[in-house]
Amino acid sequence: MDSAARKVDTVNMDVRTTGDRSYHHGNLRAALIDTAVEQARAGGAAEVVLRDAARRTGVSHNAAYRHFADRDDLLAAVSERGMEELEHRMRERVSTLSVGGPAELASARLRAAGREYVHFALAEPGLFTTAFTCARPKDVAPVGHGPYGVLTAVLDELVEAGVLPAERRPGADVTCWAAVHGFAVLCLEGPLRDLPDAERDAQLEGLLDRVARGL
Amino acid sequence: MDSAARKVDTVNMDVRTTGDRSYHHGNLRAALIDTAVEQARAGGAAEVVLRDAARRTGVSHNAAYRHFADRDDLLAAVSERGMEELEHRMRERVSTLSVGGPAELASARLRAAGREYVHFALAEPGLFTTAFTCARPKDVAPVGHGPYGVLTAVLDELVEAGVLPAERRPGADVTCWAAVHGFAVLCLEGPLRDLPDAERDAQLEGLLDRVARGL
DNA sequence: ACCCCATGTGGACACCGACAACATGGACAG
DNA sequence: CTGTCCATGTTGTCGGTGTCCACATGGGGT
Repeated sequence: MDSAARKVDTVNMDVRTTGDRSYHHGNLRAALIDTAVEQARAGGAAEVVLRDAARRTGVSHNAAYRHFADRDDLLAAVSERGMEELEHRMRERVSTLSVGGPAELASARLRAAGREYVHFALAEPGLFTTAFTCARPKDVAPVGHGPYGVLTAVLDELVEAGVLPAERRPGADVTCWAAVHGFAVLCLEGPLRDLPDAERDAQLEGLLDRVARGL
Repeated sequence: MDSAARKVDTVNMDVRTTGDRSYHHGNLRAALIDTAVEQARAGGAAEVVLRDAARRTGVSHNAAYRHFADRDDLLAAVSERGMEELEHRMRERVSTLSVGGPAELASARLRAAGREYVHFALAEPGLFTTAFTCARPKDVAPVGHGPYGVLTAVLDELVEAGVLPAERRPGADVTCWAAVHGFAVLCLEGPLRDLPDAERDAQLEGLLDRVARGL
């Protein structure tokens, strides 16, 4: 499968835009993941259907089995994509911040990271839940990468800026992540499901306050 | 369906223990929920299969459709059971606490409630995830009932005991629940999945510390 | 120029959720 | 006591899905 992934880079990418030119698609794996991501966006992991994904990609069922061992394997690829997108949005949000001194900046960044985490979950519920529910056991939390990486970086920054005492640093990441992730999940499928937007935002700000205060 | 639920109480309950006596089961709805809960315990919502549940209950497929509109309807019933069990365990844990004054007691109760929440999730991962993923939109968070009810009661107690300023009370429940729920979810399917037990417990205590401090 | 193997195809099987038509027998009216 | 009615359970069926199998194709390396 590494060879397949590498081939994706070597083969010209316009195969799909020019129409399925021939027997061999040339870029099937990526195309299937695209389709599956779209399915996940539309309705979560349950909506990701192998046969339908193949159909929409213009290829016969079973073609997918040359690129994925399982349906679960495809789901795992979707999960990876979702994680990447979440990480990307968080990095973007955090990096486009420019206020006063390093202390205020670090604090603002922590809040911004948390806010963006929740906003992504609310904006892309299907992709978000799929990302966490269907991750492969192996590539879960390769420390420093993914959303977790963004969080640890911001927290380290907070220590460097002198806002967070170094002895309080261990474990802070888990608390922050848990609070924000829990809030997102409760908003998506829990009792905070149909809270009006304004109220939800207010609750989120309150949560961010308390978490920062408790660090 | 109310009539069916009421009949469960009127009909003698030993039908299942004496063996399926005849054409009419007499207690099918409850029996099917039992079986489905067992399936959910074993492997989460994905493991809950209508036909198999009917089979194991000693009844033909389709019999379930007299008691549940859908597979989703059955899952909702399982969710309800899971919530009840979670609430029960939390209440039990919280009530069997007896330390010093009202302030210490209330604080200890908050921690105990959170700890038990996570322990339930870890002990019954399938039931826990099913309970939250498959809840009916309607009976989600009937304020005062369910796990949420236990939490609000404990927080109110904290205010009465003078530990938590009244002006900080609003929103405290959301933060507490989010933190604990998020931690549970991250332990089940997230990056904290295969953390050794001791480390996990330590992280949980740290989280409880920070949450209490931030309230 | 040739062959080989990665990639895609068509067919088959078991299983599932859902619907429809039919069977059974307990409860209740007369 | 008897006859009927309807809630409950049964068999049959349909479309859809995941997965395995044997086979077809053709581009890249010898």
